[in-house]
Amino acid sequence: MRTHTCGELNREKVGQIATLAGWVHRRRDHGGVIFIDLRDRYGLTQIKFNTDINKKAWEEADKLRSEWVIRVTGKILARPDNMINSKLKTGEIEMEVDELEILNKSKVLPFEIDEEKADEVNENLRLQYRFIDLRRSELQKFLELKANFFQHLRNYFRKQGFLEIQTPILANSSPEGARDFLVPSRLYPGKFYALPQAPQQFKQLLMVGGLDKYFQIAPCFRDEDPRMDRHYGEFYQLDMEMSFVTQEDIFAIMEPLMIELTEKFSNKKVVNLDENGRFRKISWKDAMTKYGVDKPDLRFDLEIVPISEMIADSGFSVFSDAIKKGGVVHAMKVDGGAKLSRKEIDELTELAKSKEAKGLAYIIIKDNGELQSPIVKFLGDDLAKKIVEKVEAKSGDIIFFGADSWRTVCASLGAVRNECAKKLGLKDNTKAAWCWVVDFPMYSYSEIEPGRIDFEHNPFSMPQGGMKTLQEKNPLEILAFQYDMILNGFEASSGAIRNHDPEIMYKAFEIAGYSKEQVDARFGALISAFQYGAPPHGGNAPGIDRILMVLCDLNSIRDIYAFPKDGRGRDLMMDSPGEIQPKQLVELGIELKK
RNA sequence: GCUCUGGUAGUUCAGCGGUCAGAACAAGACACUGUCAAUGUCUUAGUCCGGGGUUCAAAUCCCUGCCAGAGCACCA
Repeated sequence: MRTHTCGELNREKVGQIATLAGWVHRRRDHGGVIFIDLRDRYGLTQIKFNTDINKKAWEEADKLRSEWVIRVTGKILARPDNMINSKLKTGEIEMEVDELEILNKSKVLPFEIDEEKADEVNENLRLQYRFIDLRRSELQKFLELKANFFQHLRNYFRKQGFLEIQTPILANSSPEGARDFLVPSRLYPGKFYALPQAPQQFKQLLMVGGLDKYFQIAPCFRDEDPRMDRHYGEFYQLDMEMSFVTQEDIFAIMEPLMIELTEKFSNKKVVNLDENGRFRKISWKDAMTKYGVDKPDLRFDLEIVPISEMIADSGFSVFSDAIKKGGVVHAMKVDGGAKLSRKEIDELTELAKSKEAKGLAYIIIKDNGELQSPIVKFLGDDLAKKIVEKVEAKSGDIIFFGADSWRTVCASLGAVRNECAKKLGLKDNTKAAWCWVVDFPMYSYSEIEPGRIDFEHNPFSMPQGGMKTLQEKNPLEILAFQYDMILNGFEASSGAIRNHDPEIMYKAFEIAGYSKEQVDARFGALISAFQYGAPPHGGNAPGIDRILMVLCDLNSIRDIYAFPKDGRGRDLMMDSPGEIQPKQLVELGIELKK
């Protein structure tokens, strides 16, 4: 049907007869001569109709409108030297059309296909007509990049002996975690499948089955409200699991891949590796203290420093009271932060308060070295100076303080740190800072039921020290072999060395308040499997969509998908979720509440 | 469920108590033989999100509903 695409004709093809097919991108009608930019996935080619040369084709071309689909045959001509368009790959040539066939017409589009205006057009309108929006080269290029990205992942793991194995989509409801998507069973009325939130249990069962190196580009389903970095309903994880490994073995597999992906698929430079070229490893506790979050953005410094000891018996009751109540005082120096306006400091204070801090004390070091602060008069000059020395602040800096329980101080200063970096332009998009956060606590106090001990992260993780620790240590002090992979302040992946021992499993759940019977009921297959020779194993599951979004600096997670859901979980193009036939409900034994 | 912001032509927006609601782009017509976001002239295009209220007068102010975006709760 066509001999070439619209992106490949060049000076070398001059004189040849070619056939192209595509969409009328733009039309420039000069009366006796009409130029049309013909567009397909590969580019634009200028085609020309001249009334003197081919009257019939020119008359046909006069009718063409935007987005009509046509096929043209003609001779490739070199453009005159002064008519070369250096913006186009095909800008040195044009086609003199002999024959024009209109393959299909188009209505006037509901919005313009224009790269520069694309971000301005209402996203819902673009989603409703996604098939038109997909004609934009930016989206097409991105889908191509994603296809290459997936291929790279597959090649990498296959080369290292991993098997790509599909786990069920129709699975079981899992009682923990996010809301499930349920699928009613026709054969067993009243019973339901659930779409998997992650293939967690299946991949562990693969390990028990002896498939010691598994990976999958796994669809995961969670019924939780979307966020800017969280697509509604379905998303993809690069799920992987290995047997007979330590945490370090997993890191050694993942790190080179992430560095390759960064170099190959983004314009970012990998920064902040350690002296051996490996990702830095930061314990959860250090990350919380120094950066105020469990997913630190290491593109910039801004470290938070504990100063509880030096401040314990200061005259400033806000600080000393916090410590008396078992809390802490932390300080954060912000280089060049003295230029923050009064209004910006007020905004940061509000931000800190939103994380339950009672306020946000600060000291500004003015250009002449003088300290400007509402709290210096309470601290006394000597102590204030000691603090300035301790955090190594200099003229032009500002120091912020948090005084409260450890968790509150971490959360509030962490939010302030992040916002300061934004305001001071420290979030450099040409950098990719990867790291691991390790040694997550196994348990914490439940946020729903005060006083109750619950799993902090993942109940399937192996507690560090095994059974002995579970029996002897304060649960709140037990660490897990649990690690998150972080990229520029985003949680790129979560993983763990798993608990593969049924006895340790029962014990771990017992501490969180689950009886043996409850564990059997909820994780029956897994716990049963562990009694038949389960190998030690571990893995992780990077969120592919989120990594691509960060690597490619996309504004929205929706740009990753060919057919995304909107901000309310709907597909505006297909109009889903939709109504179903009453007959279907009858078959399923379901009656809708009126 | 909560907080903030918004809803005016096909699209993106301006107008923020006072004549018939405007611009740009898109669309249509005409002109034009070298443009490449062609150009020039003309034309078409509106339930100012719905409902209620205040006022001599409401797109504009107030109340209410609906819709959307961002954030939060949520996401083992």
